[in-house]
Amino acid sequence: MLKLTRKVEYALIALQHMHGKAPGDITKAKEIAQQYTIPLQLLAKILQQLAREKIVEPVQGPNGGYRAKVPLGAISLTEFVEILEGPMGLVDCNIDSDCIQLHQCNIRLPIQRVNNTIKSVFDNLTLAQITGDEAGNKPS
Amino acid sequence: MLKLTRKVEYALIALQHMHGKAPGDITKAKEIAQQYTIPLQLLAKILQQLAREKIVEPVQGPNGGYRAKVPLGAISLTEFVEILEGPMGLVDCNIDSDCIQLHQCNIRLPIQRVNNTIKSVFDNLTLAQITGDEAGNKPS
DNA sequence: ATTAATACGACAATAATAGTCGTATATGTT
DNA sequence: AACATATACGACTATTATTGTCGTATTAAT
Repeated sequence: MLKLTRKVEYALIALQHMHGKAPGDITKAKEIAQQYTIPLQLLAKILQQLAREKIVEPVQGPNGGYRAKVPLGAISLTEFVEILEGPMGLVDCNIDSDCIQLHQCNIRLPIQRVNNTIKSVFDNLTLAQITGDEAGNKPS
Repeated sequence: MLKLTRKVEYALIALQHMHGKAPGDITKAKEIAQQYTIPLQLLAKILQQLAREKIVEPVQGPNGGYRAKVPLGAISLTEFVEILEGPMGLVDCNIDSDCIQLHQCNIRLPIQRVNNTIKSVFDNLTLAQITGDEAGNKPS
């Protein structure tokens, strides 16, 4: 419960890896898949999705791969998660709101408040803070 | 993703309902199930679990049901969720930590920090703030 | 006795997540 | 031109987590 999906994890690992290189450098999906033991096909599809979203730039053909494109400080964790997984919410009625209960529901508003708190944590976190190398990101 | 389970939702609805009554009053599972359109058997099992955890007191036989027991201000959302769903963490290595990656993982510590932030939101929220009737919990 | 409630293990159904396969397309190298 | 190696992507399968059901036992008021 309340877990990140592997899709998001893999995407973060990939971005972190790519941004560890010199700007403009190309990274192959295979390289990441091997280094972090991620199924290649799955990772490939994730990178393709990031490419469609212009977060990464694809380069085809041999010597191809992906190039970091958007500065990670420009993407919030909320945006990122929602790009990969769709709208985020602790509860369905935070998203679509066709629920049998709704009018008789006695926890809707309080949960909505909790949801907003969580969401603002994610809103205020940039990917740079997760994949970047600021304080705290040292080996234990 | 990042959703509460129905189990948790149903449990919160039930507690909120029970705590809306006079102290000592008994509530039947059936009553809650009907009012909020929750499958009776499922709700029953959840209430039984809350009874085992001493959050609620069971009363058997006809005219039986459950009686609110623990003051809701005394239970954090973290405790509650973990009672119902087991340990909570954005990522498995926040919980058990047998992961093929681990040593080579490049996002472990940063994710752990995010996890701690979320967790502290839940730690600092009591059920009273969710099921109780303080500010904000009015019909929209 | 009967009835209406909880207790609970085992099972079944559904849905979400994770992963695979096949095939097409692009492009550098020979 | 042929080949090798990369991305692109839809369709499929497998696995796991969640949600819900069933059957049966127990308790206790009437």
